Amino acid sequence: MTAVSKPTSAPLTERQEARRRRILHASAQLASRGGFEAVQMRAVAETSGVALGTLYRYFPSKVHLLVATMQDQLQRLHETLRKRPPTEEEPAARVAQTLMRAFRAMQREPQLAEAMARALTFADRSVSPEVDTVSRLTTAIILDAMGLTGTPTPAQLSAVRVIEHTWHSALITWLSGRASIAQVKIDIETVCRLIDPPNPA
Amino acid sequence: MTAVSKPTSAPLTERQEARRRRILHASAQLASRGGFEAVQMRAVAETSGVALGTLYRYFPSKVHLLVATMQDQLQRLHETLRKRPPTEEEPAARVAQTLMRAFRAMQREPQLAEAMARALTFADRSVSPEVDTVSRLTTAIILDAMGLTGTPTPAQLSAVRVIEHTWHSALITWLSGRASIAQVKIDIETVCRLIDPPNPA
DNA sequence: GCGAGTGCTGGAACCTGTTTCACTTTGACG
DNA sequence: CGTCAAAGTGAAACAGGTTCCAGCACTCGC
Repeated sequence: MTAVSKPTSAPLTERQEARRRRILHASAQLASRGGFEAVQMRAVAETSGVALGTLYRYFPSKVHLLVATMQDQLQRLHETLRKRPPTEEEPAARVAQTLMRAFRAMQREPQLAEAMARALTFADRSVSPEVDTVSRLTTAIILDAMGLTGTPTPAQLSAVRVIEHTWHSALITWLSGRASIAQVKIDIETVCRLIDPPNPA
Repeated sequence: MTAVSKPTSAPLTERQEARRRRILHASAQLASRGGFEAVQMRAVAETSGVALGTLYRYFPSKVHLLVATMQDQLQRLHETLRKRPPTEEEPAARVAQTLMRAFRAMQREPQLAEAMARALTFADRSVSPEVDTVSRLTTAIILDAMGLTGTPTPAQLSAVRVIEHTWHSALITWLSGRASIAQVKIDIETVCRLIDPPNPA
């Protein structure tokens, strides 16, 4: 799967692609230092060497920028995960394992995680398309982890959505210091039980 | 249960209590018109007839204010729900029914809901205590709905937490127009299955 | 090479959340 | 009463997200 991020309107010249990448990089860099509030538009512009106006041409708001950053990171994560699929047997366990892995990735860059997560949940309707992309990416990751053979059933898709809800919300809860890792782990394992309808092997 | 909102430090004179109430009222009013962005601190101050500085003395930030507004609304909801407990038999169904009822309340004031939900998920560590209060209130509502007899088991508490996660996240998803009511209903029913360990009656 | 059009730049300006401060009001206490 | 501290007021100032704009710089068709 070649990552076709934004064939939405313009094909973007090479220079422009490079600018976009510089901006995303600056964003991630600033975020990993000081989190959401450190990603200041003027700072991003300066760090990535573009004018403020240009930055806004590429990303119409700070939230758009951070959500795009999240897309980027998720894509990386997805690839990493593909290379090392979960080792567990049961789908539920596989998903839980995958999510906890993702969680550990977040722990490594808590500030970056905070910035992206805040942006994601703070996003209003104007960012819906982008947020939706992130959501689809997450869904893809979970479905991959389940390692299912055919097309997912509606019931499975429901379960996946609920898992996604839990994942996001638990992440936020942890980021704001209201839950421990252990707690998050339990919650994830709990919600993953929705996947395996009690099938006494 | 008499609602002892904030015995944290000062006992608040009557005048102060009135001010606080006026502020919360103004906040809710502005929010129900124009959502999160319409709750502008200067506007709240003016509407409630206090100086900006005073507003900030009562609520140290816009997010604090909106989270407090949510506490307030949740408390009302809780009381309403107590008066008309869910009619279903099974705990899972009771919880689902209750949450859908709450959801319908949100539909009636979508802008207000949007403002409160955005504030809640955007809140950073400095608002943790208040967010925690909201969380406890929500938990109480769900536990009430379950109508359980004794103390909840750890497993039940996990389930409740996951339900809460799902509820918040689904709410946001709906508010930003990325999911339909039907979808939310399905998600809630799905997650509520975690409550009744498959007990074939 | 030349002009049109689009993109980029630098910088000012605007809006709203937040802070600060000098001054007044209120309320409890002697 | 008079006094003092805490709380409230009004207004200015600051900060960071967002918008605007005038001018420069590329690219593409001629």
